[in-house]
Amino acid sequence: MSVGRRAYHHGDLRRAILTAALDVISAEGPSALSLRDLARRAGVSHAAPAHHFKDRTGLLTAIAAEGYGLLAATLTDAADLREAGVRYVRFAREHPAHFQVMFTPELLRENDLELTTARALAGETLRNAVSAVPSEGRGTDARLAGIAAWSLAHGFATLLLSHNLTGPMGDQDPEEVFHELTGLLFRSG
Amino acid sequence: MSVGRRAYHHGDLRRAILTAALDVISAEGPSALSLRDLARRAGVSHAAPAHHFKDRTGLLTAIAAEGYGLLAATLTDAADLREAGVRYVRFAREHPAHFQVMFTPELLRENDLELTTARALAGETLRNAVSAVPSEGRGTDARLAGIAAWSLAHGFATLLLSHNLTGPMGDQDPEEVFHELTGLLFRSG
DNA sequence: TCATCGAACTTGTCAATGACTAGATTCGGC
DNA sequence: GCCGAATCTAGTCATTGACAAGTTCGATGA
Repeated sequence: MSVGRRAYHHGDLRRAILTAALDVISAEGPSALSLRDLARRAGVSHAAPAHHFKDRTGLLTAIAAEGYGLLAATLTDAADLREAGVRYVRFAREHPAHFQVMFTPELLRENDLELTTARALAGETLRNAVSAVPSEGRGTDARLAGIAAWSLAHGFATLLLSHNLTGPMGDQDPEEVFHELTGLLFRSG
Repeated sequence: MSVGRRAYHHGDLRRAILTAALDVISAEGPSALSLRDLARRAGVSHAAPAHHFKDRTGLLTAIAAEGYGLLAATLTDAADLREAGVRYVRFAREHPAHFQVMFTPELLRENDLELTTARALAGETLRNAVSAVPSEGRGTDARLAGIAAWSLAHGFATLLLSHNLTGPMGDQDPEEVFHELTGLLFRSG
């Protein structure tokens, strides 16, 4: 199966479709996604993507599952909750398409096995990070601190991706700004 | 022009379409929105909505503009940044469709006049709230506190709407939980 | 009263899309 | 070199968004 052009078998059509889909989503959002357009980009027939992903929802579900896998890998062995937050924001910036799809449930097949397992894994790494609350003398509720940290990181990432922080932040490095934010949340006072 | 059924003129088709659209978006997200479906629900021809909103993007832009107007009204004369945050979360829960569309820029006509003016107004009320940082002795950067508060509120609201907090929160009242979160961010320590 | 003009709505049409079916080609194991 | 299964193609149908042209209504003014 030479990789040369115009083979009947693409070689790695699944990956090619996924990559093209991520490009489109990053640039124009999930609503601009068209299976036929992706097929054209990959140089295959209009029904070829369906073989790998079943339908549009299947493609988006695969993207979300992949995203949760990537997020879990990103979050493993983060030193503490604060660093986990920084990594969370970095993940959103480096994988904006995954991030956006992961948190748009109405686009996904929620009972998909790959999705649920990947999400469960990511949730576990997230919980591990929460259990390692940064040093602060007082007994803050760990559960509450976890929700706070997740909300702060998720909100910051979301506002960043929707271009709502370019005004107030100017040209500062987002990760640096976010690190300062965690300082407000986790100060030892 | 009696309101009786089957008049040639609907009476308030624009509002009817908007309301139906908000229903659909709340239940199935913006991607499930179909102009023809909205027309059917309103009992008018398939091209009637276009007369009021030009196209799908126009409808969504109108929803976003209305959302910014509602948000501005919600945020005016909030006592301090903390209360503004609580109101922000409440707005997201009471107007989930507006909220979702407002922060999905790729669905909107960004240069639309109504949208930009409504957004500017909401931004101003938001800035007013930020300038009223709750009492905390130390000189925290107001700009940073504003970003933190917005991120926290926006993240909490987003995770809430995407059903990602039902696990950790149980059946607690979301607003109460969020109020506790602001306590972590704005403590006087 | 009535002509008129614009707004609101309808009807018809076209290209594009998602989903489905049946069939062709190729790969890998034996 | 044979065969089953995976991969991809080709064709079709219902639905949709967008557009064009025509119809109905109602408010305004003479």
